[in-house]
Amino acid sequence: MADNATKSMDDIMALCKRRGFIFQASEIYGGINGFWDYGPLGAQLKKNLRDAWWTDVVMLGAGGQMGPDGKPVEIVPLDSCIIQNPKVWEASGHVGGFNDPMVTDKSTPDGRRFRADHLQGIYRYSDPLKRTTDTIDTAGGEPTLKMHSEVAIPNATVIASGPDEAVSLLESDKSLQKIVGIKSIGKTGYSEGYQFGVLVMADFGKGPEKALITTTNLALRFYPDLVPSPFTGKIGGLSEPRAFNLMNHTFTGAVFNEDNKVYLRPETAQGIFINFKNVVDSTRVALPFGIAQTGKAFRNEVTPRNFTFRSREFEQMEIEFFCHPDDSKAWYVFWRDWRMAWWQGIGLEGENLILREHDEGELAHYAKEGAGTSDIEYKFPFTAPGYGELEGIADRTDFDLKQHQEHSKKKMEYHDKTRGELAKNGQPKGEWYLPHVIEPSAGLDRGVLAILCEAYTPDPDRASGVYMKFHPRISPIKAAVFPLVKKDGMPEIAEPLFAELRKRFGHLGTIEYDEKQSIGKRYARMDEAGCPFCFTIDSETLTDQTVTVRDRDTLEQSRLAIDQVGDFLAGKLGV
RNA sequence: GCGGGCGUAGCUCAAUGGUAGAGCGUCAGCCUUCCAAGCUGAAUGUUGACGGUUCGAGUCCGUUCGCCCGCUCCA
Repeated sequence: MADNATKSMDDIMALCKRRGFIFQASEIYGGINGFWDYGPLGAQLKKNLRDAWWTDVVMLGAGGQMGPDGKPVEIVPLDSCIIQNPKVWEASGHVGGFNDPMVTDKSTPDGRRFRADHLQGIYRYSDPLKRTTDTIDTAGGEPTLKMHSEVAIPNATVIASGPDEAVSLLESDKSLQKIVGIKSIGKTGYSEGYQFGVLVMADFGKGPEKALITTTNLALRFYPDLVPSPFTGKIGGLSEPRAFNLMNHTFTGAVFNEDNKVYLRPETAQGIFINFKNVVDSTRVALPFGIAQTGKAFRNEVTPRNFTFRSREFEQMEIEFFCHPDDSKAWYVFWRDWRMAWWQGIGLEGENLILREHDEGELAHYAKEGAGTSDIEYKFPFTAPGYGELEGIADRTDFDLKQHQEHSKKKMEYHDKTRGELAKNGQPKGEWYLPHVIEPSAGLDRGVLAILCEAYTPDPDRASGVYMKFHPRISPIKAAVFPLVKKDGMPEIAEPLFAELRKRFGHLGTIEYDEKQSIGKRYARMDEAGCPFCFTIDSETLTDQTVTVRDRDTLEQSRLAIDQVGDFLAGKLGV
């Protein structure tokens, strides 16, 4: 397996366009940032990957293996709408959470930006710099003015998701200490009742002194020009926090007004949660079970980048697996390990794929402390030597069902008839509870991109200079049939073979037929398209009814009876 | 949004302010007996768009659109 760090993303993108895998959306109008169209080969490749997921996840139930409870895994499908009632996104936290206010730092040469709520301030006790201001309290609904609140201005700042992370960053990074202007730092053993901050002993140059590390929300909001930059330490470069709406919206109905504003879903997951009761009531499913769906989702990414990796329109393949809270750990481990094995099984078996358990501190808003979260990550050429996420497996606990229960006022609890005290007749009385959810959430476009990158194999020894080493199950073209030359009765034998293969395997992918130009040129084209097998009718076929099988990866040629070609291909495709 | 780079044929690139070209690819015909062979021919451009300077603009100036890279992000 070639190291992806040596592969050129530009070359891969060029091949994708040249061979019809992926095109820039709206290309004839100059394109549109963050949107990509799939060409003939790409669309088939994407469908094959989606179908493989659907077959293995839904129809076979986690590939047909037993779950941690020793029973077959039950998954039912769903297809929910892209547009839902806007209240769905209020309940899920997306309307709030996806409007992250950002701050631009003009003291950096490139005008760096960061999330306002990720700026941690370091406040010296000996040197309190406070400004009096009026703040607006909107907590009670009607805005009320709170007079003369004091806003503390931090002496230094650092970017971290919380005070604890800020401390560990500062402890370990000497260059960061220099920017911030601290010679040493260490946590103190006591808290003095600060809930949202961490007390430290920090040396600003006059020996260790007491300081507090906490968020800078108010200071940034009212006095951004007094807050030191986390990148340069300079004062005066920070902008006010500004909201960037990461959800796309449109309007339903004939009138375009605020009342008719609706959102394009930023994830498919919520469509599953809001249909949880419907599925339970209409389908004879019992916990533990999962609901799965694939579909488009939309995010107004600030800067789409890296080909299709971060797009504004993308497709997800998500499972929400519901189980009893006591069983969530076991199911989390089960899904995490099986999903990793699945990606390996469709062609990402090399070292470019890793399973990474999240550190504490980078948990998503829905994931609880201590609950499992991990990523299946792929080393893309543009992330190498780092990795980019393909799929996230998260224990979402009962967060989502609870949110929807609160916002919708509809009971989301599940009645588990296998639990509870025993009644007089010896049967359990049943137990009501909110299930916990394990979510394996994969990016289909990212999967396609990873497969493209993995398959891309430069080979200076062959005519095309490169070939696409797709797993036969995923490959958009399954086989090609060639008459060696367009005469001597070879086309007359090749055409029926082509028809036979197409009838038998056409539902899985393309079967090619080509009799034009030299055989070498046809092989070279199939290499770039990633066709795993070529069957060539030659002069020997005329006498002994065997054909040449040309293997894409090994370039080996072997002979096979023409009436065995179908079974040979079936074996290779695993069908 | 800020900063930087770039827009000529499907691709890679030429063209001193003076008739828009080449190679590759694609297609057709001939030929070809296993890895982009050869021969003959064909199609393909409002030089991203709009405006200005000029006798004349792919080239100079302005505006605009789009793409790429960095910051941000996490399917």
